[in-house]
Amino acid sequence: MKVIACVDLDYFYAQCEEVLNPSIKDKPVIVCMLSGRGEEGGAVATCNYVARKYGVKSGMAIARAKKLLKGVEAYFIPAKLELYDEISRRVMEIMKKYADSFEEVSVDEAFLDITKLCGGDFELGKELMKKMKEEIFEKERLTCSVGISFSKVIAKIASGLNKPNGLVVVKPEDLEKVIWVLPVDEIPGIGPKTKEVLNTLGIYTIGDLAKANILTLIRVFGKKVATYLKLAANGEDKEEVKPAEKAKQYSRMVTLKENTLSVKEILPYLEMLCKELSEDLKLNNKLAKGIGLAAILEDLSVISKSKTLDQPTNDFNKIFSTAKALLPDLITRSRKLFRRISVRAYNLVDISSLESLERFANQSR
DNA sequence: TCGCCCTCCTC
DNA sequence: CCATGTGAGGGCGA
Repeated sequence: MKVIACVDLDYFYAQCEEVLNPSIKDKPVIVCMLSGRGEEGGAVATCNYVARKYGVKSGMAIARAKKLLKGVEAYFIPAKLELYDEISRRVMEIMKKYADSFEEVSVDEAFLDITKLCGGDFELGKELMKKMKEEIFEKERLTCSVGISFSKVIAKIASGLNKPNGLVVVKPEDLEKVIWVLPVDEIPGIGPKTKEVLNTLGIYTIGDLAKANILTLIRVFGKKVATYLKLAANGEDKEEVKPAEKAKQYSRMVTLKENTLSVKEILPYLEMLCKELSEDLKLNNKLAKGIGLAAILEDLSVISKSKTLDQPTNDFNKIFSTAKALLPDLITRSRKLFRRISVRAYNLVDISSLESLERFANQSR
């Protein structure tokens, strides 16, 4: 049986800020993504547990967080994404030493297959992860929450059971007692919509889901999702811990200074996004065969339009002219003003593989 | 297969 | 009366 750990750095951005300035630790710390709309336009990226006591949450409008913290000494800090990336990179290097195989999921989360390192013994696995937590804290002053179990999905759920600074082991014999009692939306991939549908089927806990009729699930969710749900609830996902695959798309998004439907006002934003996207592609040695444009409207609904190109490209002018050509149709279709706009590059191909193809073509001539 | 929409994922 | 930014993946109609 495998032994897999899921490691989640606690309230990551905000904890980085605490490390940077330990004197703020006992006060609410809120890391903000600013939109440029006025002083407080934007959302909460994450916040420390002191702020959470006041009801502040990820995704919340900054203005609302400020209301909740009125009269309280609190620290609202604009996100320093490059700094968090750098800290994350260093922590990941430490974690790798404690794993047979390693999978970085995001800036603050990773899976570790530790089966061989602990000889398949959950208790030894726990000791190993305890050591790793200590080293991360010694070197970076950061805490994390770790879940250990026999599959990725259960390790992930376990990591959330004792936050922050937790270390939870779920052995196979603990599955029913510890996991099946939890609500279904503790399973990654089950959000508000899926939970609502499951509830109408009388399925409330992960245990309910584990025992649910697979044919009913297939009828409601389709085969792919139904199979995942059923396996996940039983902790039987066969997912390997392996290096993350390369991105399949890149996108850039911006909030407009003011809601508008005017091409003239939108174009400068579009140009900037296409410029950034072109840079992203070049940095990663990629060409895109597809370019997409999406508008987020006043009511936060989304409309989009995309186009497949004849030739894959990373050229700014080509990307910009394609995006520009998609814009009028979006504007015509929209009955509401645009609030945000995004450009996406997809159907990516490696430049290196393309070059070897060209060499091959040239040689054969 | 393409294009569009929906759902979810965190921070 | 306010709601960021990035990316994955599925369903579905044409």
